[in-house]
Amino acid sequence: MSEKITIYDIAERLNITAATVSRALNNNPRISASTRKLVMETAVEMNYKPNMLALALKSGKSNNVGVIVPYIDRYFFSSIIRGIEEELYPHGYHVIICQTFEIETKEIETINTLLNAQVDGILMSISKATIDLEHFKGVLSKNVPLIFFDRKKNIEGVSTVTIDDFKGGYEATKHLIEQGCKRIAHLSGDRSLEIYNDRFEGYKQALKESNIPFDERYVLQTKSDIEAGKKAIDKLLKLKERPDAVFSSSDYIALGVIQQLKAKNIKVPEDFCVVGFSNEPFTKFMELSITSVDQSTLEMGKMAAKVFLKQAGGRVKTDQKVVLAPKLEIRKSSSKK
Amino acid sequence: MSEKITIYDIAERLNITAATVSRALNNNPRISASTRKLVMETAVEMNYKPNMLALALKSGKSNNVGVIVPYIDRYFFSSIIRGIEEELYPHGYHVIICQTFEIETKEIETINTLLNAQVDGILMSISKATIDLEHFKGVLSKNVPLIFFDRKKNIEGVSTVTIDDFKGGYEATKHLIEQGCKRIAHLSGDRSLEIYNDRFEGYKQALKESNIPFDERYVLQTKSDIEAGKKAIDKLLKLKERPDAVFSSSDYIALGVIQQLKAKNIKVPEDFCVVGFSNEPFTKFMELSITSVDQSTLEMGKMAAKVFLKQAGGRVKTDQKVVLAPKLEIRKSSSKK
DNA sequence: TTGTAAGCGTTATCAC
DNA sequence: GTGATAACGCTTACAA
Repeated sequence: MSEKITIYDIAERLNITAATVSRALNNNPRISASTRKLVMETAVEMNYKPNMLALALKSGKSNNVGVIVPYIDRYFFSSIIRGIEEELYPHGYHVIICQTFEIETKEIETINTLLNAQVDGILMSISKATIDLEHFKGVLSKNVPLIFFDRKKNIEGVSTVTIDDFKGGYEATKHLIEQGCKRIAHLSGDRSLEIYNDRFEGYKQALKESNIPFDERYVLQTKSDIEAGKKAIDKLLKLKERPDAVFSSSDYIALGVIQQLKAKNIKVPEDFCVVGFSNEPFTKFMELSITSVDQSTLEMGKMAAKVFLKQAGGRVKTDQKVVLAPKLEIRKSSSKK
Repeated sequence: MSEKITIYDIAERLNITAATVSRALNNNPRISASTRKLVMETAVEMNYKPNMLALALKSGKSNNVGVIVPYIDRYFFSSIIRGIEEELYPHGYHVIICQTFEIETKEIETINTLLNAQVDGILMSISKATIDLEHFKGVLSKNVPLIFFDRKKNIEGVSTVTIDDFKGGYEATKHLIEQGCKRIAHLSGDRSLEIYNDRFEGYKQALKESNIPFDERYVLQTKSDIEAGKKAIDKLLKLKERPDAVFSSSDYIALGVIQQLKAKNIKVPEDFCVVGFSNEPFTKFMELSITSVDQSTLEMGKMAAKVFLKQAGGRVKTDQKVVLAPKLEIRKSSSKK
């Protein structure tokens, strides 16, 4: 039932004013050592805790940052958030999480309520459905640091922390070529998202360097789930010149592909190699573990947080573009020898 | 660069006072329709957004709730958080997430900073390491609703949302008995946590009902990861009377068990059945899919949020204890026929 | 070194 | 129906 005690309560007890208490508590230089000591002790004794809301109103800083992701229960996102939280907590920031469910209107609305709540920054991965970019301008015009992680759109003033998706696609494809695969298909999400397009470009580059002709029929854009993977591989297998490998921009697609291949008695990796993307936990648990491109999500989260801290600290005025290196985790689904 | 505009700006523009603007905006009955209309329109035109921090300071309500979990990147927790967020967002609450990493001091500290931040409630799963319960009293004494999900300690005034762990353990074990298993081992986490103890009690009850003698050598307490599972099964296999099944209180332990059994050429499920707990996503993706007890995490999160809303709305004064039903998902690792 | 008073953006309690 | 004014808890010129 403990009543909230304020600096006024301390002041009253000591027969001084709240201002003095405030100064003592904040280590203001011009205050006598004796009163400071007295105030400090009394504060502890009375179990004083500063009201952060009052502080926030006064300073305009809420010490909260908003983190927006499509779904929080996807490992990819939750591990990034873990990184953000780990990095920001020691600096006194709290992390507010919001989900867009890949809906643009939800994204816009969420950004607005976060802005109303006076967050000190917004770290987010934009929704797949987002086309209009006006709402981001709104954030910038309020001088609230805006940082995109993973899914990026090029907007002046917005910092980004991404992995080198081109390189990820390139290395995955090159690996398949090295395994002796000749007709490598590529399954990607909607390529209007930069990440998917970059992986696609990396894929093409790898083919080109090895003088393997690019064949459009081997490239499909689909949803990023198991069912979509199954459907896609069905389609590919109907081609007269069947592919002998798939580089997928999603681990779920890769899993669907593998399950379907198994159902059709096509041996992985002997007759068909598969590489996914994201290094979701399940890829390494599978009996037939799945080769995948790791996106170092924890680090991505920490880096996004660091970028925010720099901007919030005013140490940097311009936006920053951080690109992390992807790491190919080679596992059974693509290891022939 | 847009300056923040307040009700004073609107008032000035319309030559009325801020109080009137406030009333108009809040649909206060005693205000003329005309001024209300005027104020509303001007607010939109000037793009007025209320400052939630000011509101929060005034009302003492931050419209934030704190959610504390050991790790946010475990699917079990992230999906609960998803449920909480989905339920609370429409009610205007934001979700602040914090991690304890299973460290008691971190838990205490986190609760305190959350309390300082004036959260309107705390929803949490307590750390495994937590022994002392004093910090929870602190929350209650401030009249901040406190809700435990999954991991519970019995504290007066604290609401809990859990699944019926006893029933989960009971059904898992009964299922194994029905599969013809005779010597069922049980691997659990530290049973000083109620959830683990309840599952253990359910296990014993199922054995008892089927007149299978309880054998202490078949019960081990371990960490909840793959390596621990491997070690545990190694130990069990050294017994003269080897078990022919394992009910594990963790999917990761179950996975370790299965991997090790495979390494030793013991066939699952033909010669050895395995059941896990939590229904982690990977359990159904495996080629040898794992039978597991689903804890309906999304629902658990939503329910925790609902309990909070009831308490926050003052509709309920006493604590609530909600128990959800577990659901056994039978898969290959335990399906003999 | 300390006290006084204004202000952060609202809402609520009086008056008129 | 609308206007003053105080209050939420804190910081910070400006005085003293």
